[in-house]
Amino acid sequence: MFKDLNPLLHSELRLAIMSLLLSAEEADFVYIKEQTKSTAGNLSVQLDKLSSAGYIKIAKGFIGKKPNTSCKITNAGRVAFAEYVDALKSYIIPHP
Amino acid sequence: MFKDLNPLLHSELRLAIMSLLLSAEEADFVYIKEQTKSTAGNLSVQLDKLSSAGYIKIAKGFIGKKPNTSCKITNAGRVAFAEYVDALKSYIIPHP
DNA sequence: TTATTTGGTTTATAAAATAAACTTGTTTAT
DNA sequence: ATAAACAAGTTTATTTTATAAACCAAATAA
Repeated sequence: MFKDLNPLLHSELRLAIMSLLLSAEEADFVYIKEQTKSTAGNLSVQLDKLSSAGYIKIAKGFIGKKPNTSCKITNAGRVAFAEYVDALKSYIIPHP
Repeated sequence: MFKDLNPLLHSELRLAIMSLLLSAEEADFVYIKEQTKSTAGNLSVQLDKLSSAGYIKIAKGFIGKKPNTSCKITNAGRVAFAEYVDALKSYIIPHP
């Protein structure tokens, strides 16, 4: 009746990050922080979790002299997101 | 860009309870427990939270000699659910 | 009559989310 | 040149949640 909701994606901030990366294909820390209106600490933690799960790939480098953290969604991330959305439907679509 | 997700509804079990009550209009503890595959303790706690928020109304009585806890969604609950679903769309619908 | 089951509630534990504090290095102003 | 402020994060601590384990009262079964 109700499909399990992947707990890694069932989090407001992580879901927003994934949603952003799905559309943007690539985004850096500062941009994600702005778009999601999150704090740096929270964002740092949640990006790590998504990265550890293999849902995103994080590349650290510099732009000029400033450190830059760039994120990309992986294929596994895309699949997990699609599955999550599918599972959500079992909750939000009326059961006749 | 991303709408806030009502934290009271952004919980797997509470969402399932609300989803059930939206379709069923009324359901008792045992039925909800079965359909959601939840434990009694967890269900008890989450029903209390939904009730405290005014999203459901709990009526305790007896059926024969057995205690019975019956739940109904309130209008506030219906509204909150609809808003939650609307907010969700800001995460799962692609942003062009 | 003493288990066992039913229908829960309460309390304790584990996990998560979030915020506050800190680090490292870079500008900017003095 | 030096100090103050800022940028980009990370780490640690705190609060909140979710979940499970333990418990309770009443009814039924053995």
